[in-house]
Amino acid sequence: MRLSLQTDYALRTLMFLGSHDGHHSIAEIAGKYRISKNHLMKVAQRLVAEGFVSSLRGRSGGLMLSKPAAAINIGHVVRTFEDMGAFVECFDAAGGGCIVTPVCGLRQILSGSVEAFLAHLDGFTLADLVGDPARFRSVWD
Amino acid sequence: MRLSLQTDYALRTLMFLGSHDGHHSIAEIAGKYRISKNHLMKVAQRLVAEGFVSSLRGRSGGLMLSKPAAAINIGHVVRTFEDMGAFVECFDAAGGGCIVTPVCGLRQILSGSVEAFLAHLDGFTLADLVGDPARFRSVWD
DNA sequence: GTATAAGATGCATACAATATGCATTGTTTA
DNA sequence: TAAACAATGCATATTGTATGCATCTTATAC
Repeated sequence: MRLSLQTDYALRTLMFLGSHDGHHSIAEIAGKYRISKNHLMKVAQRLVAEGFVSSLRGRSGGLMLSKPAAAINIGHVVRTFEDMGAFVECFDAAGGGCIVTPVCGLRQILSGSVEAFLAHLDGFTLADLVGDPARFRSVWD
Repeated sequence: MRLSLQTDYALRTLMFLGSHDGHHSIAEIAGKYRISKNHLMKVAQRLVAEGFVSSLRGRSGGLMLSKPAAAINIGHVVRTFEDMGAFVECFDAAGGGCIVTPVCGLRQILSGSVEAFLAHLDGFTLADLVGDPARFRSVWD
């Protein structure tokens, strides 16, 4: 069981933007974390589509948070990037192909577990991840 | 984020054994769920190694639970089959390669979430998954 | 007004984890 | 002693994810 790299990169991007004012290009952020720029571009687009981040095209463009860090909920971010509806076969709307689905208690119990996982994340915002912005930025000095 | 098929198969095997007395071969269980016998063999070996199930070789051999269903904890099974230590890069003992790890609140928060996930499962046993054994068995009638 | 720096998008490829298959060996009992 | 089973190791297929590349659109600096 793993968090996808996309979710990881999304959170890293938000933390970068949460600790740096103004616009910052995808290339810059990818360079700072030494991760793939191409991959980060797609993550950035989802962040924009979901309203976490706003982007500016053109020279001197880039990304910035579209709302305060304290208003970005971590549970919301993870729900956006992780497909929890496919956590196990029987979560599928059609019930999947497992023959015992109708009599099996697993679906409900796992569903409760996934909810507990997300509910915990719902208790935190981007501001909690970043802490003091100056201190966060300092790792690049 | 997905539960691995191995964990899924492990739980299905335990539920089958929890609702059927005596020994049952891997081939029979694989047939009942219409899943790969080869795959199930490896899952079965881990179930045996971990002490959930005992196996008997030879003619009229097979698998059976090594303890009552009510004594098999679901959290324990999931911990055995899922590698939670690799949930995200920074869970790695060495901290992984992410440059912000020392100042980033993510590790602790995700760690709490994973704990919440498992703690919920710790509240259930195989007996909860199976319910009434006769009813559970009935899907194959 | 044109060159440049940026994001947006779609397609192709590489990689790794997982799942599956196959062949062989060891073990028990009918 | 042959058949039915588990144990083990190795090979292959499949899939999801990650990565790369090419092209298009947009904005701004000069």
